[in-house]
Amino acid sequence: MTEIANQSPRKAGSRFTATPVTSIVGFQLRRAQLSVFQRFQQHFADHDVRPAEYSVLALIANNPGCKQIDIARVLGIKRANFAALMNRLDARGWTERHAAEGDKRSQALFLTEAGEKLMVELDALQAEFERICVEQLGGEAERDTLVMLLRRLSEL
Amino acid sequence: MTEIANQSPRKAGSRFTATPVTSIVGFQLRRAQLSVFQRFQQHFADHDVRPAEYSVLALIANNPGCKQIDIARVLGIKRANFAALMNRLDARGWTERHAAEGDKRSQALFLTEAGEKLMVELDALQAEFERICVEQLGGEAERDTLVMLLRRLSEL
DNA sequence: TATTGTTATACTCTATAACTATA
DNA sequence: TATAGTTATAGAGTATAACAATA
Repeated sequence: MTEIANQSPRKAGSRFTATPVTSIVGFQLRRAQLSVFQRFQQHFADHDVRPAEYSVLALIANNPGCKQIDIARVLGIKRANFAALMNRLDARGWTERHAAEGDKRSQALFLTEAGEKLMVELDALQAEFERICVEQLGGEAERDTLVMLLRRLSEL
Repeated sequence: MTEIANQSPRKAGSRFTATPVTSIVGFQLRRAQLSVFQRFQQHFADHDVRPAEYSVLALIANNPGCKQIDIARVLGIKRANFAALMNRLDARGWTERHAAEGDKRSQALFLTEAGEKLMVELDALQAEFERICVEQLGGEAERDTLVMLLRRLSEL
């Protein structure tokens, strides 16, 4: 039986078989995620913005005045860790926390003017990065298929 | 224009839009990876074996006598961190490091008898876990499609 | 000189507990 | 009593530098 070519084909003279691991869905999932996130970081290196930070900024931009807990829940970040993340965004002058109107326990999140300006650049970078990913996948149809399959895996 | 239903449909009365983030490939990739790895850990909870540890054990089982650097490279783990991982496998009595024949710098890795017995169970658990993932994806064809697309993203 | 394995170390991400102030 | 935010802390995972032994 002929061995199917894959990421680690058994070359003549090679005595190491990685196939039992490289054929596992979870393994490929992790490799792809690492690869995409690493390239995201490179793509956003000039602004030193990480994936989670961009997500938070984008959610504030689209939901000005929203509460920390709203964003934390969507992104799967714990309240406790989200506070530190927001501190860094505040410290760089991109976001502000104001006292919320109705519920004095929660903070209303907003972008500063600097934050708004930054987001014009970041959104352009993100659009470009997404284009690169779609290109790598082979087209829009492949992207849609991938996202559909990933969502099936995310559902508990 | 009607908003397409997605993971966070805009409900009547809801004022939070997650769509700008949830439509990003990298975001779905991360969510799916976290979901699959969390369920892997639950699935292997009785043996307290993590994904990386199972991968290492499976590679040793399929390549008895291989070097640490071989496995570390395939899994994308640094030499420095791989040493600690092997220490834990050794400490649990599942693996052994012997002096390699040709090259005295490297260690030849083997499963112990206990390790061999363990792998019978772990391989069964892994086969079952993979079946669950395939079922979740909708079938073998969908799994193959997913793996193909993930490999495209992993290629530099 | 280069490579294998190791230790030490630091940084990020994640998880829990405990506190405060509000509801 | 429950929730929003915060702090402190601990555990993983990952990164680099430096070293010993060997090639």
